[in-house]
Amino acid sequence: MEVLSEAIAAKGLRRSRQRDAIARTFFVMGGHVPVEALVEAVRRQEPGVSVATVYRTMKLLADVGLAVPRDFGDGRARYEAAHRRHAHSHDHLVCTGCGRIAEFESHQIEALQRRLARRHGFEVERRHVELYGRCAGCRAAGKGADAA
Amino acid sequence: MEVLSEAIAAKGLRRSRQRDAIARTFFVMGGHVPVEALVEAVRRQEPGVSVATVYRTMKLLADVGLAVPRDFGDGRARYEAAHRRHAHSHDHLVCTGCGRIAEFESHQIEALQRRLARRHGFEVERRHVELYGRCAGCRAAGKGADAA
DNA sequence: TCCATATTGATAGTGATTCTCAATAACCGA
DNA sequence: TCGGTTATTGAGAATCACTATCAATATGGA
Repeated sequence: MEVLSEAIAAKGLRRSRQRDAIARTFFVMGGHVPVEALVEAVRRQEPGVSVATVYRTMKLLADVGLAVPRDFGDGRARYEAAHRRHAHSHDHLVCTGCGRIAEFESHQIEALQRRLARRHGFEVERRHVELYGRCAGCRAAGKGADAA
Repeated sequence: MEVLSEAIAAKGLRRSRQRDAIARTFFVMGGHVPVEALVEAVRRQEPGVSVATVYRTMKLLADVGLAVPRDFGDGRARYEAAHRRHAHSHDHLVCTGCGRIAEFESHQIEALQRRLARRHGFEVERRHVELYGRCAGCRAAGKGADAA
């Protein structure tokens, strides 16, 4: 939150009740927050907040580096707090049954990818890695390969 | 194209001038074709084809396994012919400067991912891997990290 | 050729996100 | 503390890509 104030000040922007509420709620929620869910949560604190403001604020947090946009292919934007756990990027496992998300990190994979990219002349700036599959629970529940 | 006829027949579906034109055009175009571009190209052959039909046909090709949907995060769907090059999945390098796309494949990376997924109880069904960065050309052109 | 029905095209509808713009509220200085 | 400049907000319209609807049409087998 302090980083946010500083970033806002540094850009000649202003704080606001809404902005604070959105950021605070977002960081408290944790995980991979769909904007829609964030709107709902924020409104429990600040009833009038509009979706536009939430979208705007999350984009701001992303610009400042405090949030990372995630896209799990279901058509709605999610954000994840940037400080969580590792300094480096981590990849995601998305359960196609229950939607549960697990994270993992592998310097080895990253190194391999970087190397292969270089071989094609590319310098990697951003990675987008998700593996979709069934978590243990859903497999145990006997849900077929396509949801029951 | 033969595979397509068979698949269509096997499903009790019918061929049509539009379907043929769309499939043929798609395979001729090659690469990672945005639906929008495909519509344009097809209409040079069959002027009246509607976007709905193109979307429907591409979904059909995907169902049948002849096309693979790709999502490069720019909000429009692309399809890639499934037969191209490798039998297995390949990953993509997307240049943030010129949009050029390179492909690479690494059994080692796939194996590592599968192993890490298992460690979290996941069984991988589908992978979604793109690396965004600058290709050699764009870096040489001195375009800064954010397009000039 | 005829018919049952798969397919199509035009368009309305969706769902998520962004834009517009007048009203409001933050910050800064006096 | 008060004011003024101007960033921010909220409501709803607008976009954008894609899907559903449905009457008209075309396909493939009998």
